[in-house]
Amino acid sequence: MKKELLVFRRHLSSRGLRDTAPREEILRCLLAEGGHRSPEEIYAELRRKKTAVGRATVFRTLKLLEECGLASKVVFADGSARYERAIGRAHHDHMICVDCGHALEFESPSIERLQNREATRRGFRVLWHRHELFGRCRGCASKERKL
Amino acid sequence: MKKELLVFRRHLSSRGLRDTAPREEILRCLLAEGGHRSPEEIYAELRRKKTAVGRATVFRTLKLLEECGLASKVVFADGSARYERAIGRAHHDHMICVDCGHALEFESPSIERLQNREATRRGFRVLWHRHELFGRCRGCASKERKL
DNA sequence: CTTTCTGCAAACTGTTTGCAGAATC
DNA sequence: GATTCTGCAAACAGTTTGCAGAAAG
Repeated sequence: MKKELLVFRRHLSSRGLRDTAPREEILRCLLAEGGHRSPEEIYAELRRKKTAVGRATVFRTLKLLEECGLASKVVFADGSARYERAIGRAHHDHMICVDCGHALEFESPSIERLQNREATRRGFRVLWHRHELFGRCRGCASKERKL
Repeated sequence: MKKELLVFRRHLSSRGLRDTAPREEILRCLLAEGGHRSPEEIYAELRRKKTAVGRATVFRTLKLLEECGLASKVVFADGSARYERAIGRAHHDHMICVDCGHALEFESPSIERLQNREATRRGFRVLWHRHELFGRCRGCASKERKL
């Protein structure tokens, strides 16, 4: 939290951008609970508190945070965008529950090795990737079974 | 092509839906060249020909085709939706070129095995998945190198 | 002839942009 | 004080919906 704030401030001042309250609020909101939240959720959450910011500022700030590597954007299968904190974290992919919407994270070096082999075979140079499993998490699967 | 038309007609009549010229045009357009096209591209393509259809009809028909398993929707990382023909094809994933936008297909049983193992370990039941690599295809990568 | 379909335009959602006033440096 | 930022509202792209007239069965 402290570290992220410093990174953010450094990024801003190094480009002649300004360190403002709305920007820091949005960063704080993204870091809290570490979930995957949509711009609209962040907007609503800040609106509920006294810290009301505009929707546009949320979008503009998320873009900024993405640029300096503090946040990363994840587009789910339905096309909805989510952001998650990104600093100091290894690359990971997601298992998304179609019932509760929760996203589990997973990471597999062997899968990445295989995927890169497939790419090389086709002369394709991978810049980044996304691997998402859709289904039911443990909790929702057992609820389902009881119906 | 013949086969798909029959599947489509059977699907329509079995549900009391009607077999119409716009619907068949859209199916024909999707099957041609087998690419990954957006609703807007299909709309524009049919509009250029004498077979002008409305945008809404394109969306409605693509949904129909998805329901009967003739088409499948692929949402790319930028959130744009594409449709591809789906009948008689094994599951596959995509490598998407960030320069030319072309999507190569790949398929890897070993990756799927590993991914299912990761899911099982977490009590997650996979319904479907999406695995996309973003980067440069052979052609665009070599152009890049010359700059 | 009844029911479903079509095309249009209007509505809607998520995101971006233009601008006058507010805040930072 | 000059420049950047904010919030709002308007603009925008992609998609959905309501409706009167057209077409299918």
